[in-house]
Parts: sequence; C-alpha cells; structure tokens
Amino acid sequence: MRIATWNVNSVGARLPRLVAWLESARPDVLCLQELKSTTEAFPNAEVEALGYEVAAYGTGRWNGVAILSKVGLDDVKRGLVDEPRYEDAAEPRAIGATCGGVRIWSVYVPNGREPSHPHYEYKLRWLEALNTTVVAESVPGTPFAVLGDFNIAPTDADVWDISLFAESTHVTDAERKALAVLRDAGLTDVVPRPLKYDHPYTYWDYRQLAFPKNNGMRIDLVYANEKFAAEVEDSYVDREERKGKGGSDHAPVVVDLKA
DNA sequence: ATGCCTCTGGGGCAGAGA
Repeated sequence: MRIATWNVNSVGARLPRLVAWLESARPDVLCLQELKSTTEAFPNAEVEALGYEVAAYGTGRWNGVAILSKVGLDDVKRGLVDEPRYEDAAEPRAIGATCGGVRIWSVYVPNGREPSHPHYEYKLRWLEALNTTVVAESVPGTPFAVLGDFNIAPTDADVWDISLFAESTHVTDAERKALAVLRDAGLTDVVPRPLKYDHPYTYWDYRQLAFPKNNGMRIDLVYANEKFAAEVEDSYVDREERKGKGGSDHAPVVVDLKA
C-alpha cells in the first residue's frame, strides 16, 4: 500500500498538478494540507473520477486538510481531542480516517510565526492536543500514523543552514520536545530518502532560488507507530513535483508499505 | 541550478506562509 502526504498550498490552484500526480504516483491514500478551500469547494468530482473517496475539512482562505483513499475511508474525525482555538475560532488542521486497516491522520500544525507571537503558544498547545489524540487512538495491534506538515525541523540537519534560524520557529527546543513526546508515545519518525542530494528536504521557499540552491527544510513528517513502521518498505521525497511553474512550495512524501 | 514568491479574498492591497 502506498500512502503519501503533500502540502499543496491551495487545492484549487494545484488541481492540474494534483490530478497529474495522482495519475503518475498512484498513491492508495493521500493526505493533503493547506487546501485554502472550504469543504464544499473541494474538487471532489475530479478526484473521485480517479477512484478516490474524499474526506475534506476546510473553511476557506487558510488551512484545510483532507484524506483521499482508494482503499476505504471510514470513521472520519475532524479536529483533535481537546483542540485549542486561535482567536476564538476552530481551525481545520486535522482530519483522521481509517483506510485499508490503517488509522491515518492528516495534520497541518500551526506555523507559530515567531517565538514571541501568540501563534507560537497556540502551536505548542495544538501539539499537546495532537499527542492527546495519538495516545487515545494509537493501539499496538493496528497500524497508525500521523502524516503532514508539522512545521518543525526535527534536527539541525533538517534545515539547510541552522545559523540562519537563531531567532526562528521550527527549530526551538520546545517544538522539538513536542516531537519527542510523540516519540515517547510510541511513534517513530519515518525518514524518507532524498531523490537528489544528501538530505530529504520537503519544503523550499518560493523566494531567492531556494529550490535550485537546495535551501530546504524537512518539515513534512510521517510519525508512525511500531505496527506501521515495521511495514515500511520504502519512503522518498518526490522533489520532481517541486519543479517548474505552478508547483507547491512543498514536495510530496511517499511511503510504501509491504502489505 | 527546472529559475530570483505565491496564494486567497476582495477589490488592485494585505495577510500568511516558514
């Protein structure tokens, strides 16, 4: 079974790319983030024509997550257990479903903006709710994984130049501690292989030739329980999808399971 | 070195992204 995650930075703007990628990579399950679309405006027909069921969760201009599946889409949940709100609004950043016997969450972790910004505290609270959800749902006998844009670089090697991140989010101790808490809950960071260069970055800024210079970050992660991780046969970042005009600033991460 | 930012909503600018 092939499971993938991709921050598409607007499902509307990315629709031609999304359809082409589904046809070429042929994932059984695809987690999407940053839909920038309402649930109602999601292009269900175009995706269903390729044999996928759709569970989308979006409110419009920002955020939005979805799961597409060819192998069943059951027990859909929108939002986390005890999920915090931002400026008194619930944001569509997490959706869960069971697909082909695998429990899957597609997540778009808050950015945090700056360590001194209220959004950063929101990010840390949101990650606590993610852990609460993981603890509630991940059971030893069932493959389980959280896939998505975590907006955290797990190690210094996961950014192109750590010296540029002294005052930045994505690399702080508190953010990395939140990932450690998820690992303590039994999840493993399934690190993909790069198709080029020596490190599997998943995001490159649109500006300043970041992609051709390979000034990237590994922030799109797959956190899997033991049952899921034991089934992983291969995993890679599809950097080809980051090339050319009309692409997202994130590349898809693909995981192939043995069964 | 597959390329010098892109997206949306709303109204041609502003906010967000990381």
